[in-house]
Amino acid sequence: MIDVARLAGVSHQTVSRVVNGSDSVTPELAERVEHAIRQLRYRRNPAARALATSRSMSIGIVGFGLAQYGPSVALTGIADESRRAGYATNIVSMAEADRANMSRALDHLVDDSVDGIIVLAPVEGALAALQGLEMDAPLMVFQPGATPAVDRVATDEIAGARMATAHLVRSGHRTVRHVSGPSGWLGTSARIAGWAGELSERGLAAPPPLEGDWTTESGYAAGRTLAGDPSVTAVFAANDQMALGVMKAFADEGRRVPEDVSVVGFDGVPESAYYRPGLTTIGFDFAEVGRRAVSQLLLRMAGEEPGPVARVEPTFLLRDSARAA
Amino acid sequence: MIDVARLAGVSHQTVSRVVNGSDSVTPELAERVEHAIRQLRYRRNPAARALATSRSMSIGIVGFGLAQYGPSVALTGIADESRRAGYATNIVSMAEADRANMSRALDHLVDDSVDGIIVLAPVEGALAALQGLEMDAPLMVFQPGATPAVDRVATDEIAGARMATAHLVRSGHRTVRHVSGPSGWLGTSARIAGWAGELSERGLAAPPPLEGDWTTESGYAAGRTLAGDPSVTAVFAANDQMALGVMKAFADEGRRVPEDVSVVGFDGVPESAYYRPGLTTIGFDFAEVGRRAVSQLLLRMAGEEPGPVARVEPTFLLRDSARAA
DNA sequence: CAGAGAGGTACCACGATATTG
DNA sequence: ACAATATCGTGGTACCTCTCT
Repeated sequence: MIDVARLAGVSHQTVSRVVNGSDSVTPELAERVEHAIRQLRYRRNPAARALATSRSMSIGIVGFGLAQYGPSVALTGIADESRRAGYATNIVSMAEADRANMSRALDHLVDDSVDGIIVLAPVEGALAALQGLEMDAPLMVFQPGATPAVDRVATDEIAGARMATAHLVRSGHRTVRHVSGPSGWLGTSARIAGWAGELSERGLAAPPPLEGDWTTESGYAAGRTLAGDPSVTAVFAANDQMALGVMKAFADEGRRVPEDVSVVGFDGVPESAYYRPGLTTIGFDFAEVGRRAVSQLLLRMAGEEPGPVARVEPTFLLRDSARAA
Repeated sequence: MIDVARLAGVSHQTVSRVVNGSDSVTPELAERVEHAIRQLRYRRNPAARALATSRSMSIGIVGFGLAQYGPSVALTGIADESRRAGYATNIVSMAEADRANMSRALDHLVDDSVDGIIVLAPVEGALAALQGLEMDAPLMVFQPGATPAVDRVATDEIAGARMATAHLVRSGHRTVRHVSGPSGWLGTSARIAGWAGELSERGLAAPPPLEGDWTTESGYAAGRTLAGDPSVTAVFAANDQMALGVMKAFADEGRRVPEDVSVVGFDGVPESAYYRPGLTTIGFDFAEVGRRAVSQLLLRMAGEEPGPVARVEPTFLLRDSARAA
């Protein structure tokens, strides 16, 4: 910067003003400075800037299960929106979302003095780990199924699970079995709540859910169990992969989907339209989740006090895997 | 740091030595300093450190299509390995992998003065964009199908495509049709090369491939076309999603997989085992790709001159979607 | 004298280097 | 020879001052 100042024949302070777009610089001078900048291929040093302003211009992300559909798509939303605002994104991904890992991950980010943090780890353990900690940087938490709040962004998964269940019940099924996600995940309880809530509102009993672990494999296992019960005619799986496994299991047991059994999934992964049969499911715009998290975080980092973040709402995706009882 | 020094009754320089693990400090003094650090909850300021050392301790990642299976898994490998080495990861994801976006992305990372860059954008445009640019920071490029080199990490996709093709030919199929990825992608040409190479080596002609765009939808479209040709008995799709679409199309046209037509996919996504039928495919350890990229990058950043990076080799995953002609 | 445009100086929190005990 | 200190440089921004309409 000092070289630029010398070349342009001004003080380094004026260069700083030009770089930061201050308006109190003569257009003529500014042009001279900019020319010098181009000539010297000058780039300002973010470390020095961070040191002087005590803001690193970076956002930290604590991730868990980033190879999964929802989180990975949300991540691109975060990266895009951050960059638009001139912020770098600093990712830490945890192998397990327990308290120890969470606090180590946050520590790492605080060590890197990020200006704000987004937690993309929708499990109860992560939430619990956050409870104790005092953070100086503002935090946004992705919390599926939660009620809107200033410091979290939520998908309305209860509404989504209700949609799925209602669709099946309205088609004449006496009840709906549920293949849930693993306990400890926020999405798991939200989807169970929506499913059970919808059933009870319609005066139907909710049979015990079968617990899976999000993998197609676990869906398959649950499907085998369900296929052994001839009274089962409708299944709501907590994600599309498990729904795929369920359908596979029914097929292997000789029960046709959707003729004998209806299946509805959750998430709306792009492939789901091409499963056999095409999977009726509940879609969410996860990239929007990421974008909202960032914009809210930026507002809070700026010291403003924005209202709660609107929930990202589900979309009903009608395909062929469910029909009338 | 100066407060710590005061509390411990030493100079800030001694504190710096303790923090950086220098050996020339009396254990007794070091203990006193560490106690002061704990007491004041001191954390060193990375910006100041970066300014003084002129190293930011961060690795930049230029990504494209990060929501896809391969890249998203590779990303977690990168994040893990970077953190183990104490480096932060700074992600920029491009919406399009053309020259303009690539150079803007790299610019952004250089602006952030990352110490090294990993390009996770396996398209020709990205490679071309890199050609011109002079980078001061070392660069690692993920380049599917490439021969080993110091500055790139490759999956041996030619070998993978050969495996797939050979399996089908050995099962008695007279030829193998290929549903390729979109042109411009490195994986596309590598897979075409492996497929065509294997066919020609066995004295078989390679019929023109059908071009898809990685989506299940495009696989479905290609599948409809292939299903209209009764001579088609074996299809090798360039990824699992398209293979899923192909199988769906055949089913819709009343041609059974694997009885009438054999299908082999590529990538080995976890769900593929649960497609109907289970998809025979070629698996790669993409997390390992990410880890190797980081370790090689670190070596080069340290000024060493390591040898070329070994290719990540494919695994044959035998399932039910292919059988004898 | 007010206000805009420009310059001067201190400071941010470290590590490198030379120097002292 | 070795441990510890003092000083300086890193590249910016904040704040105050100065000059000139």
